[in-house]
Amino acid sequence: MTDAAPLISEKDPASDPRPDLKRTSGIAGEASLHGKILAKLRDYIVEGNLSDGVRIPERQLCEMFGISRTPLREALKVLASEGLVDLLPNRGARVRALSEQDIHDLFDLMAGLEALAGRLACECITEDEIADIESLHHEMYGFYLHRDMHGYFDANQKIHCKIVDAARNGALSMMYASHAGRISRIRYSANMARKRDRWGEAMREHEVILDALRRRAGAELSDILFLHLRNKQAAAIEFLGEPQPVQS
Amino acid sequence: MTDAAPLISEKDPASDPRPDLKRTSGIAGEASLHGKILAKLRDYIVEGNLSDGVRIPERQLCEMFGISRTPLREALKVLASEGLVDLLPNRGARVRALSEQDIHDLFDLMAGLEALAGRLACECITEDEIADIESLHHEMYGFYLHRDMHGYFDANQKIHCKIVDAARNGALSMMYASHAGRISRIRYSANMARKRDRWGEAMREHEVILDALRRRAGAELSDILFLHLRNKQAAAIEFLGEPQPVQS
DNA sequence: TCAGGCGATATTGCACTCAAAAATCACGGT
DNA sequence: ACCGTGATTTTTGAGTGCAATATCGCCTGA
Repeated sequence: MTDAAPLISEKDPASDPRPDLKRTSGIAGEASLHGKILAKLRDYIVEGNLSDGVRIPERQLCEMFGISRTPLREALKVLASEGLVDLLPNRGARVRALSEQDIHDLFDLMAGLEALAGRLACECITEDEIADIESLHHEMYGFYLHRDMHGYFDANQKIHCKIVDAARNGALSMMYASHAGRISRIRYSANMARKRDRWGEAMREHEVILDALRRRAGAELSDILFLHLRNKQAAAIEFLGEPQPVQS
Repeated sequence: MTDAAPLISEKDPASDPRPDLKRTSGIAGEASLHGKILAKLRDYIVEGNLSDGVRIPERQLCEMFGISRTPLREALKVLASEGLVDLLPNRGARVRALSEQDIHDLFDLMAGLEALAGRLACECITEDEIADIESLHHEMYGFYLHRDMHGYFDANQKIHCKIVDAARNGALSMMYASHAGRISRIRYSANMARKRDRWGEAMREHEVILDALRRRAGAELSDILFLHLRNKQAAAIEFLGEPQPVQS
């Protein structure tokens, strides 16, 4: 077992000295210890370093992060409220195992959020923002042609994020971000589904999305985005059903 | 420690003002102390017992609930992640003041969630569930005719909850519940807007909603529900703009 | 008189500690 | 040999204490 715990980076010099009464996106976790732990632990779980359903002794996590149990427990409570871990009374925390149903639900929810984002974005998006998205779209098309999966995925994510940003809705952005992290791993694999033509389909869908966005056709864009995510969902679930190399 | 702390009522079977919104699973807060505090504090804030932006000393809350700071702080962290309070580093917790923009955003988000619920519900709702909703609809119409605001609001909430339930999406239900609590106070006032005909409008919209639901017209229902909530939003914001009795 | 620095006080953040519950293990009975 | 019961150990839940930081009032000087 590791004795020292230099996992905590000590100080952020740019840690927002006086964030007046500004909306600090909910929890003010950027500076305090429990906030850093929260972020670390969330990443740790999202990245899949802890197997599903396995019990996580607090002591072990404490040593791992080099802190005492108090801030860790606070972070765990938050993660539980976010749905990343299950907290059983007197029986500790386990990373929540995502059933196929859960994944299905989460994708549907993301589809709904993106549909909403599209609808709202149409109401207030600027020409510049559209131009931004168009440029990302072409970039993504380039990655598609070169079969650069990573670049494609990255550009794709950026486009969807831009649409959410364009909706100018803080509550939506926050919720979208929190759930995007949760399923990003799975979402990535959607494009790797055995049926390779899914990639081409996605590109075509993006063309339609862009078109609807240009025309500010809110309801229409909403529908398209929903179906786009639904197709991603189908591909992801299909991929998860396939036998894949087990990790570690 | 304090000898008597009767502020915590151990078990109130009938103290749940929102019976159908109770599916806040994820955190196992029903049994442990911090869970009870979390629920109590959330209700306390949602009910508006603490003025916006006012600093809440932990000590005071501890005495109020008769507990020590540790579980209280855990509850505060969760509430912060839910967006009900702001947690400023070393400067304590304040109940988050909802700006008009925030309210606007939250209503839009709820509109998106309900739109999603409608769309999903159309895919899998049973005849029985539709019959349920129809019966609630008629009940609500009765309240409308008798100008029974409270009954109307209650039936209205139940209908929307039933639609969300019919979507059979746990993640959606959870998120809907958590945000419904946050804006329920404001949502209630939407029907009290000076323009009294809003009530009649809402009834007519509900007719259309029911019709689309019967036909399982997902995309259509999605649109209608979105606009329905948008109208509620407009009424609520309008009402909030009117002079109202200042709280305490 | 007002601005700015300084100290006292209060409050927060985190670690530590203790009690209670669960999990594990051992032992004895059938 | 297997299962049930009880003791031990481990782990969680919660209270308390201490250091660090912010808040507030006071004092000094221009």
